[in-house]
Amino acid sequence: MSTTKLKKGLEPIAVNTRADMVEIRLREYLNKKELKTGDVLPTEMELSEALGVSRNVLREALSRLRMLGLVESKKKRGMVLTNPDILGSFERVLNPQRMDNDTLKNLFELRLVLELGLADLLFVRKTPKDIKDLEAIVKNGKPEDDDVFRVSREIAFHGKLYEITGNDTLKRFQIMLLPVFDYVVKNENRSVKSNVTHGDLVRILKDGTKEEFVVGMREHLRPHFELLKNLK
Amino acid sequence: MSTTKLKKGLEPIAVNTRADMVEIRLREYLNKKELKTGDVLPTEMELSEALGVSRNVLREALSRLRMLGLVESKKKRGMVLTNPDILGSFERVLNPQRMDNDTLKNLFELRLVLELGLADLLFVRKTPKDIKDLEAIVKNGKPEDDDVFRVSREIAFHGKLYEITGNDTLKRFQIMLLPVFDYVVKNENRSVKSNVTHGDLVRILKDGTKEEFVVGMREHLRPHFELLKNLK
DNA sequence: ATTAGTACTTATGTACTACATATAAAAGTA
DNA sequence: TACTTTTATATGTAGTACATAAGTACTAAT
Repeated sequence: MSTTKLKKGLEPIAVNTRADMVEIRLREYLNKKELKTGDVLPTEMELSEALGVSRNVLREALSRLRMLGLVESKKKRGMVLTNPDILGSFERVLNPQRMDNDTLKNLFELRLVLELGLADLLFVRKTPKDIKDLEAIVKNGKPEDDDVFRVSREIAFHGKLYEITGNDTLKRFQIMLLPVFDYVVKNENRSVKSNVTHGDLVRILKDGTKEEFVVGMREHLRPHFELLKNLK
Repeated sequence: MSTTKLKKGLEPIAVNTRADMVEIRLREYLNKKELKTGDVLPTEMELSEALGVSRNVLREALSRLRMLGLVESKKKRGMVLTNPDILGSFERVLNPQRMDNDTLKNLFELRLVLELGLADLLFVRKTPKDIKDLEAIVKNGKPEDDDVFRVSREIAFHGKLYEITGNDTLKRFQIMLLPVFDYVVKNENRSVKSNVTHGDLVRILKDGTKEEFVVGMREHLRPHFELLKNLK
């Protein structure tokens, strides 16, 4: 009898390499409260000796931390603790082609959730200029636009919304999610049409209320939510 | 005359190390459409020769990709293309102590946006058992609870909300944001009290509408939004 | 013939050495 | 004191050597 069935669900024990362990130890070390941005760390030789590994292994671990932006290293000076760019590593990994369907769906959904949650920030932060910008984006579009144009207008409009929030992290985050969105929407069922256009949303943002905006946005995004159902 | 003034705003040219460049080249290579998960990559020797760098440098770059979960490497077999864990790298970097105030504020805000946007998913996905779970969490709490207890109840309640969405990515994301939230809330002005309790939210979720829920959640989160204003 | 066991091969993992390179810090100079 | 030169040092890169695990092929046994 084959034992394959018994093996199901039994992952092989993850044998961590030294680089993995050193990375963990270093991260723990860097997270110490006493340390602050700009502090100089021990040299590679000192660290590798302290940890009992070759400089080689240590450098592999350091290379990871450098990529994450946790440390920078200057010649002669040594290594310095830095503020990481929290979205940088995210960016490196966000390739829709490499994602399983569940993750893809989850991220798509995440963006919809964000969009619905924006209302409050928008109404607090919007300025007359923002409204004008949005109106310009909307006016540019004509019904006879082809797909490429339609998509770029879509991106411009929603991108501008995130910009209004004044939250750079949020905006960068949504930009990173665009490929995911794009990837999913390609299979979209065009027959499902929303009754709320970008123009309608701008009007609500200008003269309406938060509550109306949420309802409008929900309706505007309905085709996407429909798409989500089909993905399940 | 000193030249420091002239140098202001002139960042030093980022001299990328070979490991940096190899990392980029490898990522480009891995993102090729033809490649699919499970494909075996060339050996380290082949890659280092093809790129014209030492195996050492190549391994530093590979070490980064391994950390990101883009590749795995097995002895003898070689390296294999894998599906990255998109949030894994995020986790490594999310230490509130190392964030500048703006980022901190942005992430705090991001979570509030998420929370407000949850309503739709919640009303689509909620089950009677979910409601019961929430009620249990609420019932456990007593007004005389100390801070630690209050916080853990807070986490349990909002965590459960994310769980109801059935979106694992979303849930993990919010868990990762907890330290940020915690860090910021410590300075919170307790005098600002919300009129909507967890209990109220559960009741709305059970018998109310999406719209009511959003309004309720907004009021529930009001102390946090107030806090945000003070941070600016 | 299938299975079990063995030796062999190979790609990754780790260590060590050597030298290039940039640069902070010290020493020297006007 | 201000400027230049030298020196020392930490990182960056290359190369060699060997350990270790794991496919592969071959052999022996039931």
